[in-house]
Amino acid sequence: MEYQEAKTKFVQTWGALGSQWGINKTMAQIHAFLMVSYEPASMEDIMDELQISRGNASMNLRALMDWGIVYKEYKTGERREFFTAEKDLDELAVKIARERSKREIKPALKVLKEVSSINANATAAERHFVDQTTKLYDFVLQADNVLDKITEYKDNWLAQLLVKFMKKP
Amino acid sequence: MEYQEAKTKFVQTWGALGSQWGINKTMAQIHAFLMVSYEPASMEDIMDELQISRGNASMNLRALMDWGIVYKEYKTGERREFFTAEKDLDELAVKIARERSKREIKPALKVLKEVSSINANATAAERHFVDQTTKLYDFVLQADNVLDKITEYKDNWLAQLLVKFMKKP
DNA sequence: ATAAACTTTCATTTTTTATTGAAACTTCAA
DNA sequence: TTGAAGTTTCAATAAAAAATGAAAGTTTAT
Repeated sequence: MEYQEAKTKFVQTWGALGSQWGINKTMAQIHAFLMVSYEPASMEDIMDELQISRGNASMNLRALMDWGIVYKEYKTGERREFFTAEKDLDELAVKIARERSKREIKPALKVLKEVSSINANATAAERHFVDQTTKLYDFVLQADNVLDKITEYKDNWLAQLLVKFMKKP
Repeated sequence: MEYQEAKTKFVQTWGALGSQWGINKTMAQIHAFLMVSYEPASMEDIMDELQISRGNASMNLRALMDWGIVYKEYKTGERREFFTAEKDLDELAVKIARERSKREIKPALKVLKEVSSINANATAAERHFVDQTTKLYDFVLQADNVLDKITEYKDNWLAQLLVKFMKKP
């Protein structure tokens, strides 16, 4: 396999992985492309490489910048905007974790709290509902706290975590 | 809010959360419904509660059983099949982690290994590609190993993890 | 062996999500 | 201030994913 083929394969695979985890395929592909681009890429570059429209490129670049994992760059003497991806993987993971927590987990927690706080213990079914949703709330809250902790460590949290887990408790 | 309303809200929220993470909405809803059901539910129960067709219910129950997080039950003297969800949250997390690793991460790792192993270091761009994909391979491999470790601990891995993270390194 | 009770399958339809592309907008240089 | 070079927006369209429902398939009791 030579370079171009490998690059395409990588971009496609990263796109597929993204969409399995609820991230728009093109968004993941653009990110993949920028991750392995040696130099900042223009919108044209991206459109050409991924065979997508200008609108699509624009919207997904905007989304990636909202996530804080792609940056705009300006080259002196160039009118066009260029883009680069966050290439530090720890930093990348932290930012993704932070955004998903904010956008998805926090709102879900709010609802879990609400529904687990209802006043209903007349029947066994009602008690079971409150019990289960309370447990779920605690669990998700704890998982979310772990994400928060991860964002505090930043550098090499994953390696640290692995080491800690390797040690028998 | 009373019981029925809370139950519906919970099921809807869990469904939405699922689809944001790449899990079919109905699949997540069925799981949510079974999680808070005090008694095993029949396919009819599920169809009624979620207002879905028989085919949809059948296919998603099958998928949930493939994931190992929903079980069939038989009641003596009853012809129909009944279903229950895995209710232990640690066990649930372990099974989801295991399946996603097997289905999505392992195949992605294989591709990452392939593309990072190409013989291409003629240009700076090529060297950058190999370097980045190699780093990504290592990172994803390590993350996947953490998932594996989690599945070994089973009981309360999350609480343990939180404790370990709370301690300054 | 039959048929009622129930489940599964899958071609078709519906719904949801993503993409396009052209018009509107912005910025900069002359 | 004009227009060229570039970017963004969003209504319309296309693509992908999910849901339906009826026919085929199973299972069990008689």
